[in-house]
Amino acid sequence: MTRRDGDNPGARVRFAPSPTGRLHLGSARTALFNWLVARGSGGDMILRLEDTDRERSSAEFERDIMDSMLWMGLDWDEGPDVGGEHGPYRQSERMDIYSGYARRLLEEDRAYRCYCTPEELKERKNAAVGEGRAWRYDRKCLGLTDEERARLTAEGRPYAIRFRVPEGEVTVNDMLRGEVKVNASEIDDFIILRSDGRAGFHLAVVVDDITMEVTHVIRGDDHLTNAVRHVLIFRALGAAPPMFLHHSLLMGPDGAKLSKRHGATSVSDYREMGYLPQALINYLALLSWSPGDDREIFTPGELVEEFSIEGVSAGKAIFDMDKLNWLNRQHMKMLSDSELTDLVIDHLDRSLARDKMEIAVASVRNGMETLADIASQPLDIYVRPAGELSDKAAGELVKSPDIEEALDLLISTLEKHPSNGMATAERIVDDLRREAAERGWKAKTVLWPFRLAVTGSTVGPDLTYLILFWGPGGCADRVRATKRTLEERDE
RNA sequence: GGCGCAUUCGUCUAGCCUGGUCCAGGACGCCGCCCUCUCAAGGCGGUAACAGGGGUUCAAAUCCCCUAUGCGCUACCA
Repeated sequence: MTRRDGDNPGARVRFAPSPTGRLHLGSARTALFNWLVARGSGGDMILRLEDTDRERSSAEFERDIMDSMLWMGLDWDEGPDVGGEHGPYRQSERMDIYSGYARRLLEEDRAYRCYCTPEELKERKNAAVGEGRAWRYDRKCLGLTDEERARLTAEGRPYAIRFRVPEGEVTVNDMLRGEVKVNASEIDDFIILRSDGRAGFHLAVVVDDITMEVTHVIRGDDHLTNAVRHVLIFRALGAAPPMFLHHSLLMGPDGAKLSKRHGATSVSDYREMGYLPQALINYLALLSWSPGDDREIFTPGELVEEFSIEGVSAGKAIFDMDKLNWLNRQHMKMLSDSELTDLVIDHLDRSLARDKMEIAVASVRNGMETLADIASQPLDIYVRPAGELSDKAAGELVKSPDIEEALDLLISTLEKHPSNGMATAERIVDDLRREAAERGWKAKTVLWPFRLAVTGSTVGPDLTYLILFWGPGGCADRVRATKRTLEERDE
């Protein structure tokens, strides 16, 4: 197996969501890519909460993010709950670290105090835009003299700290997109420390990535331009930038960024809708990634084994529910009857014995695309009293050709097979076909009444499962009960 | 507006780096057929794409340039 940069042994990666909402599918995809690289390289996965926006962050969302990740099997080696040597792992708890770095940049003249108020800024910006000029911070406070600065400080005016963007070209080395070059003059002097002393996003990210010894930054394409600012800070701090990988964003069917108006967007939504975590992961991985051949179905373990950064494509990724559904079905097929039963047991009739439950589940499983589909399966037939018929079933029975003889044939054939099992069940159905043929009947003449008489319903699973569930004798009894019901109706 | 990224069937993609084996392969969806006691599932087949224009070359989906379109960034949000 060849190793490439992205698969360096010991890659330290981080997933850094801000807990301002439930774990979004797009974020989950980012987390997945990070996790695959960490696990595939024997490295470390770091979970870092970017909760500097105190108003929008909440503990509830933190919980949802971690629960969702764990549900998907995306675990981490360092994080707010498990700790680690590079903590704390909540940015809100790292504020003094950031201000220390900000002060250092200030002392080294790579940053400067800015006393402009948001109102003044807005005013100047509007003026510029009004004249059709592109607005970029005008560096008003960069030109302040020491006296002016002293006066402003004496007045008690709050100040923010801005990064002084140097001149020259900046290169972001991206594993997916190659060398992205941007002229620093395109970037304005952004704020690294707010006037209330809290770090801005850019400073916090870079300081964290340095101090947490992150080797690979894998995140969404929306950060590609931000990476230019980050490289600038890395340089100013004398640190080597990590490897970057900016993957495409997850879009909705209309090509716009996947959002609430497209319907369900959070991992927990999909969990509730009955999707299997391994199917979700498989699907998310397949969006943008291909093993290079025609394989599409992967277990989480296979994904870790097969995933490689060079198999990731740079283009857009549109979420397609149809394909997710198909994959979910494929992954459900890999489950045993017993495993599947465990997953849907809450929807099953408690009066059923475990072995009966498994037969019932086995009989309807191919009608399911998600676990939630269990609710719409015709399981009621298994708890319906013998001889009870739906109106539709009764109607079908009455108009069925040679019905009397057919029902008797059913009973006699069933009773020829005292033992139970799938092989017996299949044999019984074969016998019925043969008997029907010998009488010059279509198979339907006897098989259709079989279903109707045994289940009292026109819809239900394959006949073999009915035999398996009630046994040949039990089925014969139910046919008899139906005969009685029909006779009573005649009277 | 400026800057950046992207562009192969409706969707996800293989192929592109190392031009010819590609009148472009696979999958989902869709359509049809088969199977069939119901509903499905399954099997088989079909539909459908190199964004446009210029180059380079004997030869371009593959290399270069331009245009178009989409997305992103351009906050004391992250």
